[in-house]
Parts: sequence; structure tokens; C-alpha cells
Amino acid sequence: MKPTTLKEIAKKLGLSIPTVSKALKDYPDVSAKTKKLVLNAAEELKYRPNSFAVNLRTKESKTIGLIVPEIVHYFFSNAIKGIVNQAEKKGYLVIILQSNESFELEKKQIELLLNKNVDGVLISLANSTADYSHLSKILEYDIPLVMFDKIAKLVNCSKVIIDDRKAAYKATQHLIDIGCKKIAHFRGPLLPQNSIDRFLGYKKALEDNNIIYDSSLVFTCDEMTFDQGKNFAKKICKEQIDLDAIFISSDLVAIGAVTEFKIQGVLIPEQISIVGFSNWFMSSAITPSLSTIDQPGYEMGKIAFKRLYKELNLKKENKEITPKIIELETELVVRDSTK
Amino acid sequence: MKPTTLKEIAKKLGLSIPTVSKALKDYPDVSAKTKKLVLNAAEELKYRPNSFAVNLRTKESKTIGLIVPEIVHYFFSNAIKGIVNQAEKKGYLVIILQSNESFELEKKQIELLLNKNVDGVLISLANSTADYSHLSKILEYDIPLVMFDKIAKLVNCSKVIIDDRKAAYKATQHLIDIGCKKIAHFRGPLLPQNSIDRFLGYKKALEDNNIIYDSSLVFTCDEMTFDQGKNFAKKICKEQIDLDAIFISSDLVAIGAVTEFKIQGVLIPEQISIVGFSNWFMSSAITPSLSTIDQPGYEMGKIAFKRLYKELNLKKENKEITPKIIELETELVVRDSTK
DNA sequence: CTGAAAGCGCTTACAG
DNA sequence: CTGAAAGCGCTTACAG
Repeated sequence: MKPTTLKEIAKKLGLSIPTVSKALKDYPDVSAKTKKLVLNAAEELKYRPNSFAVNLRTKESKTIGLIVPEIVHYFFSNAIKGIVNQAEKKGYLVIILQSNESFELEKKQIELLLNKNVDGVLISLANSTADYSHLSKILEYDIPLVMFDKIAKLVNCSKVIIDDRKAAYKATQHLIDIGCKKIAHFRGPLLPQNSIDRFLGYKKALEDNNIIYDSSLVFTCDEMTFDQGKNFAKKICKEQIDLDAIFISSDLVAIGAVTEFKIQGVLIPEQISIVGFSNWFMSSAITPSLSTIDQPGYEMGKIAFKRLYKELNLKKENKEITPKIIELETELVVRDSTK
Repeated sequence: MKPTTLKEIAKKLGLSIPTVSKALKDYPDVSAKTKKLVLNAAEELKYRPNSFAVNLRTKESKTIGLIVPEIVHYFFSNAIKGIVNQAEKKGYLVIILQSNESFELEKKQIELLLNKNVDGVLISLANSTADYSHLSKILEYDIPLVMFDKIAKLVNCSKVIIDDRKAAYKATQHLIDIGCKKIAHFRGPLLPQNSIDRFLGYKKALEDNNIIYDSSLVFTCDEMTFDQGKNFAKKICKEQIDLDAIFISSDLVAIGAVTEFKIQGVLIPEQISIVGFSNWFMSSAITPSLSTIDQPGYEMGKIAFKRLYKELNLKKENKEITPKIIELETELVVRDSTK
């Protein structure tokens, strides 16, 4: 079945194409009678505007691009969900791309989105992204850009983030409050701002409580996996590293650690208290349930889109866009691993 | 910065628009000298074809639509990943939508995709989808459609599936082989083909082994959640239901059950052997590790796109599309919960 | 080898 | 109230 065009409706009714177009768009200068005729014919012929033509005329596609480092992550798939749902509500469709934590891929994908003429871009950066010219390029083309969670401070666009430093501080302070003195930290990779900030928050909490920072208690994960958690836990047991608590930058890693500690017979929280990060749904399910920082993925996605939507509209009205940093509150969720 | 058009390049070089267009597309009837000139100018002016105009001319957008019931599911996010990666390789972009297991939303979203003039559609159905006219509509517009995992047998399009019945049979047979005699089943909701087939495979295995099917041993989950698993396990303990094995249609539900059984002091696999379904990454992580059926999500997504790609090309060549059912092999992964 | 012409399907400013 | 005209930016068949 071929799609119907305005031309066909016009021909059928003996009207001109502009009149049909205007009738369908309910322009005030078309007679009610004509409108009715056109509407009926459109219905009958199952008219559907050719979006390619509309895009070309209006210079917008009502489509945005989204790049995340990894789709298969509870946090990101939740963020995607928030973005997609919100976008749909506002009449926007979302093209999704995954950088796979690769800087090179991320650059290529931004090219793809620019070639596609998306109206705006939402991005959470790859861990390996160290240069930001590909992002500046988006801005140069006057395409609204909003970064969320994994951001680059140096890029002058709106950002939706949590205060990682504060959240990490809160987590560490909690461990101190329940009496822990030798607090280790499993941190994320070196480059991403999040891991840096979480590490700094951890360190600051120690300092503020007069606990001497000991770099030998900081373990750096190159990948945030279950096995990393297991392995570090194994190492701690094997080398009998003396500690009574760990603040771990990711629930998945934390659950790996908890699993290994259980196997090794280490009691949680009696011997080691643990706080994770993200409030992955499994953290409430495991035994002992995991204390953690709730990182609102769905909410972040939703708000990132909302901000982008605002900028999209500002642009349409030729108003200036002033980048905005939106910081969402995080909450410490206390569970059995710190009781 | 305004995007450069062919017109601008033509003007700059004193050439016509068609010549510039052909030079950029490396047509053989343009002189090498002109090509060089044009290529240089295009580079310098950062020319990028206006995709809206290209779409309108070529009548294709190199974009496909994807609808899944739920983005935040390990299986689906993996399938999405497979689709997006494969599509990118073939020069296609993917618009993603989530039906939220709602039939109504699914219908609306198909309208959105048709309005968008996507080149093809990939879909995994909502549990509540009971009527298929919205899917037939896609086919009526000659838009290639491929369903994966959650399919409707009645729709005449290509499908990528696993043999759920066979997989369930395999899982149940394994429980029988290790000596279990009173085998329960936690099944999924009533409507989806998958839950039906898995149930039938379970039943068939019992029959083939002369074990009498007992409907009181079948527990129906309305949602496949951790808590459902916990709750059914709790019920089994409380009512002291006599069984020595359970085949559970989802790893998440199975892990919920395992967690509850551990709390209740039921030994796995000594008292109850358990086989899950999907091979979620956590199933190898928990203790005891969970035997399960490996359901290749990434692979299914990849192959679904490949099939769609094939149909997209057949359509371009005006060749007829013969729907194809592609069945992927599943494997039983034996772990500690059945040893 | 180059370019004038037509057209993809729509929208909108303008004339009548 | 209706329609002829122009144009969005490109591609392609055709003339020269």
C-alpha cells in the first residue's frame, strides 16, 4: 500500500494542495465545509504526512540522539527509560547509540547524529573520553546538548548530575558514625569525573573526622564488575589487610565483595561494614541487604530530557541558551550491611 | 554555525549544484579535477548532506524503529545492544520505544513509527497484546517487520525465537535425570507465548518420563520479579508443599526463590533442586550458583536486525519477502543448584 | 564533462 | 476563502 499524499486528496476533492494542507492543519482561513471534506478524505485515504518532507520544510525532525557508554547497566537502562518515556510525552523520538566506553566510537557516533540532523543530543560520556572537541562541535552547530551523570566539566552545556563528592562523603560519614575506623574504598577508573569525585568525598570525610587517609586502602577497579569486587575481597582476606569498613563505588562490585566475604567466612557487618553506590535493585535483595547511595537513574534521564526540551524550545524562539547545572539529591539507604 | 549546502559549494566554485552533487558522490562522468576541487571545498566548508532532503529524495531514512516491553531488563537491554551495534555497522540508526507491557501504548508507538517513516520495525510484544491489527498495518505499508522473542504466531512476518518448549523440556529433563520426582514449575503470565511454551515443555517432559502432572505444583507469576520468587518459596515452606525440584521461567524469580529458601533453611540442591531461565549474569554469581537455560539476548537482537536488514534490501530490489522463522539454539547451563 | 530541468511532498507568504 | 508561486536541499534523467 502506497502512502497517500496531499496531492491525491487535493485531486480527489478538486482542491489545491495548499488548501488541503491548511485544512488539515486547521488554519483559520479555510471554510468549515472544506475542512470537513478534507478531514474525511484524509481519514478515508489514511493520510499520514510524509515526515521527510515535513522535516525538510520545518528543519526539525522531532528526534534527539542519545549516547550512553553501556546500555546493559541498570543505571543506564533506567536513564534511557526515563529519557524515552519523557521524550515520547513531548512528541520526540530517541535514537540510541552506545559508545562501549570507547572515545573513538563516541566521536564517530556524534558524527552519525550530526549527519542525521537530530534536533538535540543527550550524552553520558565514555570513561576513556579525554578530549572534548567532538562535543564542542555539537554546540558549534547550535544543537542543544545536555550531558548527564558522566560529564565533562569543561564543556559549556547543561548538565544533570548528582553531587558525587557529597554522596560519597555521606556514605563514608555513615561508616564513621557507626564506629568504623579503618575504612577502605573501592574506586572506579581514574579518568571519569564520578570516580574522582567519589574518591574525593571519601577522602574528605576521613579528614574531617581526623582519620588518617591511607592510600593502601584504596583499590582501583578498572572495570566495575562483580568479579572485581570478589577479587579485591579475596585479596583482602588473603593478605589479611586490616580494615573494618569499605565504601564501594558501585553496588555490583559491592555485591561481588559481599559474596566473596561470605564464602571466606567474613561476617558482614560484624567484621566489615559495607556501603555501595547506586541502589541497584539487587542490593535490597541479597543477604545481608546492602546499604547504598540511591542514584536516581530514571529521574536523571527524565530531567535531562526536560532540560533538553527546554533548550530545544528556546532555540526555536531564537532565545539564548544559558547552560544550567542541575544537581539531583541523593539519599543514603541504610540496610543490613551497616547495622 | 549554519550547515553548508551544495548551493554554497557550487557558488564558491562557480559550478552547478548537480555537478557538485555528482562530484561528491564520485560519479564517473565528472572530471577528476572538478572532483578534487569539490572535495576540497566540501572539506573546508565542513559540508554535511542535509539528511532531510536526502530522505525525501531517496524515500528512506536509514532508521529503524524498535519496540520492547521493558528496557530495564537484562534480556532486553542485551537484545537492544545487539540490535543497535549491528545496525550501526550497517549504517542504520535505531529509534527505541518501550511499550511498558501495555497493548495500548504498543499500538500508539507503532503509529509514531509509521508517522516517522522508519524503514523497518523490530518488535518484541507486550504481555497484554492480544490483537494484531496494528502489526498487520505495518506489513500493509510494505514496511519490513521482524518480531523477536515475544512474538505472535499469527502475524505473517519473520521471527527470531528460541524453542521455548524444547528449552523447558531440557531443563525439566535435567531435573528428572538427577533424580527429582516431584517437580514444580513457576510459570510466567498466561498470555505470552513464551510462558505457554515453557509450561508445555515442562509438562511434556514429565509425561515422557511417566511422571504424573500435578497442576497444584504450577505457580503462575503475574510479574516476573524477585519478590514473586520469594513469595512462592515462602508459600511452599509455610504450606510444606512436597517437592524436590522447581523449574522457574526466569532467573530473577529463581534467585528470589533461592534467597528465600536459604533464609528458611531449605538446602539447595540437597532438598530442592532449581533450574532458572535466561542465564542472567547474576545466576553464576549467587551462592549456590544457579543452573539455567542460556537465552542469547545479544545474539537474538543481532540476528533480528540482520534479518530485517536483509528484508530492507530485498524491498529495495523489489524482490518478494518470504517470512522466515529463525530459531536459535539454547543451552542448559548446569551449576550448583542442581548438583 | 557540465548544467538546466524536474521533482520528492510539504509549508507559507502572498495575490486575488 | 482559495490557489499560484516559491522554496526547503537534494538527486537523477536528460540535453548539449
